[in-house]
Amino acid sequence: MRLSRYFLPTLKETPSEAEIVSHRLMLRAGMIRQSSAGIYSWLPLGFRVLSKIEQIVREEQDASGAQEILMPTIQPADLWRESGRYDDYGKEMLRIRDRHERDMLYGPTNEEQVTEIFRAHIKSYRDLPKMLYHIQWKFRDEVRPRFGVMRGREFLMKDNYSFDVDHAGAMRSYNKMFVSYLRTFARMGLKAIPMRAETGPIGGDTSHEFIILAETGESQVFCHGDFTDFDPLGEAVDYEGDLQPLVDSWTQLYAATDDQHDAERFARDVPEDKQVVTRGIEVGHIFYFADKYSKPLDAMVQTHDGEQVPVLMGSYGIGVSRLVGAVIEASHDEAGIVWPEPVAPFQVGLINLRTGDQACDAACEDLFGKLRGAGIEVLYDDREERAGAKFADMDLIGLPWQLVVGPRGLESGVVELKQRKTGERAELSADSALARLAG
RNA sequence: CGGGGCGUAGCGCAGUCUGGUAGCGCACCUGCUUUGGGAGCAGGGGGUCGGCGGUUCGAAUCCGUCCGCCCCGACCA
Repeated sequence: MRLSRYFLPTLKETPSEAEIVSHRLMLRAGMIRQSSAGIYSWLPLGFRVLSKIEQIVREEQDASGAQEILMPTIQPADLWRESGRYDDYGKEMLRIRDRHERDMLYGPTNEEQVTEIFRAHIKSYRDLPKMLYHIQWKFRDEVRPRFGVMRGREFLMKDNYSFDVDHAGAMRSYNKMFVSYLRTFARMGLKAIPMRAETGPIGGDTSHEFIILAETGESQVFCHGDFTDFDPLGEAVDYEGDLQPLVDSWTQLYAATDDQHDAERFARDVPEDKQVVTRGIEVGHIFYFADKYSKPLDAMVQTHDGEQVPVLMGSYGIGVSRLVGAVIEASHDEAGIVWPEPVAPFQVGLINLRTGDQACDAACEDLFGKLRGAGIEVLYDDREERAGAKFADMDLIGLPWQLVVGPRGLESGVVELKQRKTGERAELSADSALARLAG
């Protein structure tokens, strides 16, 4: 992509409404545009990141054996009357009436909808287990939306629903998601720690929140320092095998958000030099709630013994749009965003320091073509801007690599390769720069 | 939902108290000079001053009302 043609409205000044760093940087980097409180348009750069994150989530869901579907954003109220949540959910649920005066709602979540799909088609334990997920926009009419996409009213969420005939099977499904989440967040360059959690309006008795450690996070968290050494991507996972030991290894050490925090236990169970007190962002939440929805919605399956039992369910959410903000909270510096490679909107920013100079233009065009030919996503800054402005913009949008081409270097046959994260620079020939980036 | 604040150009703001032809910086357009970390000069474009109503010869400014947005707290992927 040529920057001269790209829609990238970066800002030098910070819009006054933005309080936290990810919100400021997303606005300054031209990633989003606010439509109304808690509702945003995603501009090209932001949309690329959102799509990358969505794709990682999708791949890890698929790997765990879940199947992707797509349910509507608008749901009939009657379904929610069946579960009893139409009245319970309160003002957070956006209620709509269609032209026939039928009560509808913009879905804040999809337990009812997916249970209705399940009950219509699945009647036997032989068809279980099943995990169905979708990645769809949700709307929750929060009292106070804030922090940009970190707590919007409209947000993109991955929600998965598991269906099992017995408790042991349901725990296997729960564990699959538990492990899948660890891998999902790790692939984005995030250290997410599972913490025991309250179940809230979803209900149920088994639940974990996945919390990213970030200085600028929303809530205070307490955990054992050894979590930082854990590597969820260290070995391949067999989702059909026994995941319990792996789950146990992640749940034995102390980890709690402030509302679940037990200061005495923390002091007793965690050695002082291992006590980590920092802030965190909730990016995922998994629940096991058994027959809370299947019972009222009459989603029954027949067991091996011919008995009719309500199917046992869990639900598993990842805040996809929130993750964009969360990654920035976890990875930025004074100059701007520092994207982890897997979620970066482009891998390389190619900077032409002297657009209009024949040698620079030719060298850049050559590199641009070769990089794209090698399948590398590259944003080529071919604008008629001064070097300083180009450096500043490139640092702001945080692409992992900057390939800098200027007249001075070309004279001695070199270009400069800079790593955004470390600031490390290397002068090398165009060919070895290419080799380095393609490798 | 309680408390506070703010709506003036794409962004950041002044002007409001004390009514009198709507301003500044950045961004944008044109030209020239510049060119390795957000250039300089000259010229230029862009505003129903959040909406509606009122007071007044005259309202961004005073009064009323509605709307929107942000921040702090209680709640949430």
